[in-house]
Amino acid sequence: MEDFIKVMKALSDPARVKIIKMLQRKMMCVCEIREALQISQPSVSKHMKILEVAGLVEHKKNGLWVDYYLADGGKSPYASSLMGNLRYWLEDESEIKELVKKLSDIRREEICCKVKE
Amino acid sequence: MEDFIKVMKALSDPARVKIIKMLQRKMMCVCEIREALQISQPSVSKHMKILEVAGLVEHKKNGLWVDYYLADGGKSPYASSLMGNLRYWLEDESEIKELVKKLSDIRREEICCKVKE
DNA sequence: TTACTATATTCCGAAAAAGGAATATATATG
DNA sequence: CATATATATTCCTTTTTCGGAATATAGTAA
Repeated sequence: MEDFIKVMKALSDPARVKIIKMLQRKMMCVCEIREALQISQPSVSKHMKILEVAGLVEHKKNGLWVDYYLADGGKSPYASSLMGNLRYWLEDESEIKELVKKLSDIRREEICCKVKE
Repeated sequence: MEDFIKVMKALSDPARVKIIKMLQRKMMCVCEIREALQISQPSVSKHMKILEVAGLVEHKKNGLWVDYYLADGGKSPYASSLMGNLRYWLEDESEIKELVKKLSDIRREEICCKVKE
């Protein structure tokens, strides 16, 4: 029950759903997600933790960056099933389509190293 | 997106998930649900409203009683899909099994009219 | 009509969630 | 070593959610 609730709660927030929809396109680091959603870095980190604990995403360290990507689903059958549905759910939402459109313009090399101006 | 979030939020609460699992067995009125979960009547009514707005349950008036039952799913594809999965998800949870076991002993005629003692 | 009962709604207070600023941590580089 | 940067964590405030008591509403019966 607890695992199920965790997955539902993780997917109860628009920002987290958007993150999932972006990760369906490509692996992303925190600063790329931050740029795409226009929210603070700590907020992104916290969202990623919630998604990871629920079994929806995983991460791999890559130098200073932390790459997040969709989990393979072995961890939670609930997560796995929802992730399957989410591959086509919400694809037609204009909000999502515009977000995805922005994705190709976001490259970490052009964003992260400029944070300090 | 909003409809999707509504379904996820509706299923993010243990009490509401339990209600769904009970309604898989039989149609229930508010006082029966109240008795099964041991929570207040207003709390049940509020949970039912959240479930109904999300497209997960429907209701029909039956005298003084209001019977709640699982929605057919035509209202929300998200609700419909989740409800399909929930027919077998959580079936093995001891918490759910015990709740279901209590169900056969709960009959509205024996409960509702005794509220006032 | 009045009285009764099942349910819904309102109105709180408590608990949880969300967001950002500040801070800590980890890794890379000189 | 010191410095810089990407991310995580802590702390605090605001917002949302949850629960129940009190109240309102709707249907039944006399």
